[in-house]
Amino acid sequence: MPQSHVRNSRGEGEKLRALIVGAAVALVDEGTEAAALSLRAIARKGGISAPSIYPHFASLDLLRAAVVDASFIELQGDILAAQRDASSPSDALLATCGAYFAFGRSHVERYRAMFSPDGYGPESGNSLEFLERLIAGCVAAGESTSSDVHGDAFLLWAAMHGMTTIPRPSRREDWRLGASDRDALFERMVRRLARLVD
Amino acid sequence: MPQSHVRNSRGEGEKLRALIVGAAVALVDEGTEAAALSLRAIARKGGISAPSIYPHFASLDLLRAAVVDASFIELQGDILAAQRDASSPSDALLATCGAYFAFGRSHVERYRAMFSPDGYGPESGNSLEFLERLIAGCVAAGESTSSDVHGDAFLLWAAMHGMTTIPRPSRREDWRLGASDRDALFERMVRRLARLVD
DNA sequence: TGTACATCAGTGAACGCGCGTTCACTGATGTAC
DNA sequence: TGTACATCAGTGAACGCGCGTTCACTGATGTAC
Repeated sequence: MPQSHVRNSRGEGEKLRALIVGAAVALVDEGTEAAALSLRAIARKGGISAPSIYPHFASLDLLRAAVVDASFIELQGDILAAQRDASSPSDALLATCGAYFAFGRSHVERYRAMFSPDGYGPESGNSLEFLERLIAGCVAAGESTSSDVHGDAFLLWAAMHGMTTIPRPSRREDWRLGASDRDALFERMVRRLARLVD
Repeated sequence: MPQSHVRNSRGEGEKLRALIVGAAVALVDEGTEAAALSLRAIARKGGISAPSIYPHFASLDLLRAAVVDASFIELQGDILAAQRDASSPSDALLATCGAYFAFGRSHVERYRAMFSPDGYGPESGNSLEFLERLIAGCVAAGESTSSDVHGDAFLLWAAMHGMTTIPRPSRREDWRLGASDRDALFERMVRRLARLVD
């Protein structure tokens, strides 16, 4: 949407808010660092004028926060969808972690914005408790031998975060792991840190 | 060094190069994101004029690269120092990982710059082979049961990266892990992913 | 031993740019009488 | 049913700022004669 914008009807001014967030999300997904987002670039992307953002977001930071919030909601949706088909507690854990990993890998800059010290969303504390409950479920079902669910949940989250954000080691040919290798390694890591049996 | 700079003597112009890199490193260690570094801010920090940077760095990107290079050298020094006292292969591995973690935790923004997709230093491929050799040493000494040293080295590196960069989950009181907890968890993670015995 | 000169190590002023933000405005549309 | 008016949904021009970069310069110092 590079050019000009058809004015919304009376009472539909809130639609512009969604358009603005969408334009910002699109910019970040195209590679713009969240810290480098500018009002003017977002306005250009959305086909609107820069000042028209102000009625909806009093500052650029609030707009950035809206991008992060929308992304947490999207991630949560992905995770819930992935869990639907799970047939056991360990299946549910693996599906959750896989969805988390896939989200981060397909939305690199947005993921970074969500989990950077600045753009920290309200959901991330919950994510940890979420993981903890999943591992506890595995333990209860005899599918995990974890003796410190609390600590292991943190370990698992931190390790997933690393796997998600680490750039591929591109310098040496033999370290070019294919996407499937990476997925297999990721599952191995989850199993080992959550102490899944098998 | 906020104010003006005493001119170097003839033949000592190269000293300014070190001063510039030092000023840039100081800014990043004070919290400036590497992407947000500016020539003028670096010049102010170094007490010099902005144009005087050009004879030493043709562009801001080359200066950023110099910051990353200097940081990799510093990290390597820390790691070598930590390894000196190691009395066994697994000790060496733990010391190496501990030094890596400590460096990243004390120089948050610099670590991010070193391992972000952009500011990728020449040493990071080596780091991986380095880890691989350490784990292989543990296997040879019967201190690790790893059956895929290559993959486990990657897992370990990725997980360490996550542990190093993840913001603390500050929202819920019960997730406020103290520094010592975090160190203990970190060692647990290394032991588990490198399949150390004991 | 003097002195003219080249070179070195920088500086200060100025340029054009994109930015956040403010301000006065425009034109369509629903509403009161 | 008409019409004046308030409100809504934005726009365009302008401001001051910090930035990267260029340019002509300055003043100290080593060197050739």
